[in-house]
Amino acid sequence: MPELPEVETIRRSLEKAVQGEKITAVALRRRDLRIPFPEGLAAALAGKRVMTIRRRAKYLLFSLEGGLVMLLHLGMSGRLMVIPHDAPLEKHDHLVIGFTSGKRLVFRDPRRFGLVALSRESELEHHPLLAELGPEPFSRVFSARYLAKTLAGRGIAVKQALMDAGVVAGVGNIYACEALFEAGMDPRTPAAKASEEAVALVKAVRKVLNAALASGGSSLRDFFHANGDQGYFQHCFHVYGREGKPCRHCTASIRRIRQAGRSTFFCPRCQR
DNA sequence: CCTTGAACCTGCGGGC
DNA sequence: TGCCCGCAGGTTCAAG
Repeated sequence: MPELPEVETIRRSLEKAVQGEKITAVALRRRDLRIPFPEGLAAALAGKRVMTIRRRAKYLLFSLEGGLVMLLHLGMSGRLMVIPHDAPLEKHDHLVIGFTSGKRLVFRDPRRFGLVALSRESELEHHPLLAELGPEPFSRVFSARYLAKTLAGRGIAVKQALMDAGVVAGVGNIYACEALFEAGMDPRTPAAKASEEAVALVKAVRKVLNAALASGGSSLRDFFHANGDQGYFQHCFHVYGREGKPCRHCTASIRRIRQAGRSTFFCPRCQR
């Protein structure tokens, strides 16, 4: 899955493609994702117009006519594509939403870690999937003061803290690694210690996310823009996926370690 | 409370 | 060519 920059890029693309479109047909081709599609999803969507498409953390929020919101998460391998009505579907195209214009929005997710949920607009902020999320990284709430307070007294590594959606929303494995490189901080640093560098961490998180947004969401193997084109070009990562390669800054060999079951990449010389 | 690890899935690339 | 292994963008839940 995409992290925040990729989801935001998809959101912008979808906004152009389907905002204001009216839904005519909904096909659930397979509903047993890890979290199954909600009962009555097709009926809830049919006939409604898509009013706005927002993002919270890595969730896309489709506001529909009548005060209903569809929450969609892409999981690890999810993709959204807008295709013509006669374009062929593939094996893992689980949800297909047809519009009066003839466009179809397709949710494809081989690993089925993605999910769709429904909420009343009025209850959205209390929806269980959203209620416990931390602040958006570009919001004023995500301040150095907030981060210092949140990290203080915690024993986990700073890398895991940055990936904790309750600490800050939208930062996943790639951008946690990249932000720590940007901040010059060893990913194994205890969160409590890292809280002393909260100013630098906030700046670093925002900088790497901004850079990825500017390049149109980055560059994962199966990330596509919503129009179905292969929408990425090689976003220049400093450490992620570069084990054994020279650090772009100091030429030391990039290391890979495992933290909480996830790969962490870092420069042993630049990050202390 | 906090932290860790397993679980949920499929597909792909590398090594043999 | 084919098989087996490890690995992949995330989140949740149980257990320590």
